[in-house]
Amino acid sequence: MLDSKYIEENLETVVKKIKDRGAEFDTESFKSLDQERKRIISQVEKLENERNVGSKKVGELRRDGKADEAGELQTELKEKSEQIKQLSEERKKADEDFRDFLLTVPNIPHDSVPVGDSDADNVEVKNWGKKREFGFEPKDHVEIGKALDILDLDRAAKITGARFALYKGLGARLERALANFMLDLHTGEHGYSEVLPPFMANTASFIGTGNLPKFEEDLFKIQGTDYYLIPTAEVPVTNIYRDEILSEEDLPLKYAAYTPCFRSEAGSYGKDVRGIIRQHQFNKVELVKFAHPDTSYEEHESLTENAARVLELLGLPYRIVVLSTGDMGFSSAKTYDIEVWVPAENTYREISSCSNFEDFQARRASIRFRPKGGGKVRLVHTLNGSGLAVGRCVIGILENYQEEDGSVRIPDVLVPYMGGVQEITV
RNA sequence: GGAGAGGUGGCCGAGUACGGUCGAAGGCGCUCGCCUGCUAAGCGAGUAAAGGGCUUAAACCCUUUCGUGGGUUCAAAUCCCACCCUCUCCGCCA
Repeated sequence: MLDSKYIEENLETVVKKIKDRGAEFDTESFKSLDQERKRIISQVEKLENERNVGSKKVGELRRDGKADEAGELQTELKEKSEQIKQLSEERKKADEDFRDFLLTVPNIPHDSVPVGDSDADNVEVKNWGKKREFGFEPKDHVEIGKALDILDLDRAAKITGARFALYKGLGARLERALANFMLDLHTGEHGYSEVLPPFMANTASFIGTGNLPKFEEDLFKIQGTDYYLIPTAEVPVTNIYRDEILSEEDLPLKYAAYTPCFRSEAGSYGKDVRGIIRQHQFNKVELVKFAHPDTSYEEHESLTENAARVLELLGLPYRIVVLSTGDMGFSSAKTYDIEVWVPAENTYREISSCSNFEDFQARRASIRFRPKGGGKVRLVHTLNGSGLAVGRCVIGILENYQEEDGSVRIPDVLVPYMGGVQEITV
């Protein structure tokens, strides 16, 4: 959520920046909702003040034994109270309308973000690793997984439905090994604290991160409750500090969480239907930071590096792109996507999305800190990124490390996590 | 699921029997000053947030907020109702 005062004072910038994102900022609605709200507020508050002054007087009169006068005044105030009650309803409505409006306005892109319409305008900022020259036609992860009997999508479909996976044997082990490896790396070398949050969160939490009210169709809701399955650990972890005031010296706070993620993938019918690229349920290690506003962009760079480090240690070629204004997520001010090389598709595939939300989420979730020398509390900046999506890492390993005989070599760093297994063979 | 206790400021914690003088004692923490060879201790002062008005800005004024939402009342932290959460005991359970 943007600061309404900031919008008011920088209307032109806001309109332009939102337009860069391919959305539209409705200036007229903003102005009329804001004015209507302010008009009612001053009206109500004037009446409330009169009532409060009067009530105090009643108390004094009664104490002085002037019951008659007090009674008269009470009758008068009763009427005023009725008015207040009515106007308060209007005020509530006006406040809600205004907030609802603000909640649907996306974040403003950072100045360093390339302006563009779509992913075609994203800009590559880094390219790492050497793509392997296969002396044979590389198979895709579905074929490899099936041949090695480590991935069974048909039976997963029987158990649940499309877009679910059943990992078996060393496949299941590989998933677990990757998760453990990533967590150890981020907690041991990158300074993140491990957390294991709930896999469901309530409406307030989802509003805090910006997933609600706009994107409910992307979520799985638990019937009969106020809970949704999390589509990413970003939701529960960012909300750890919702409605709290932190100390400046505690910043930045860095968390790593390994959780399953659940996404309805509404609107992606027919897209990425093959394999485990796009699933209703997948596992992910998520990195989340609560940063000081002055240093959040440095934290953004280091978070992205921390995530990319996983791929470097795994020896998987990747590139990093800055998302253009037209391709960014709703809450983000700047996003880097890390994309892993997928040989069978002869393309790069997103494996991590690292964003700085600045104070957009913090304002919604009311996450603040108290400056060291005293003074007004300020909103923190929140950041997060996958570090990494485990299932897509499996794809990367299976496809990049496959041999002509159908076996798959295990990257050295994972071997200890695989109980010494160095390759998966038929 | 059953019975009971409780949710108050950055934190701890009084206040709720008799509604008004309670944005709320006291303590801790923090900030500033004094004091001390340094540190600690001590002394003094200050220290909630959000919104609105006014303003270049600040000061200032007003409103709201004592788990959440309703209700009673001229007036609610305090009375009534519903819900949420925490703790203790019982039952059930991985």
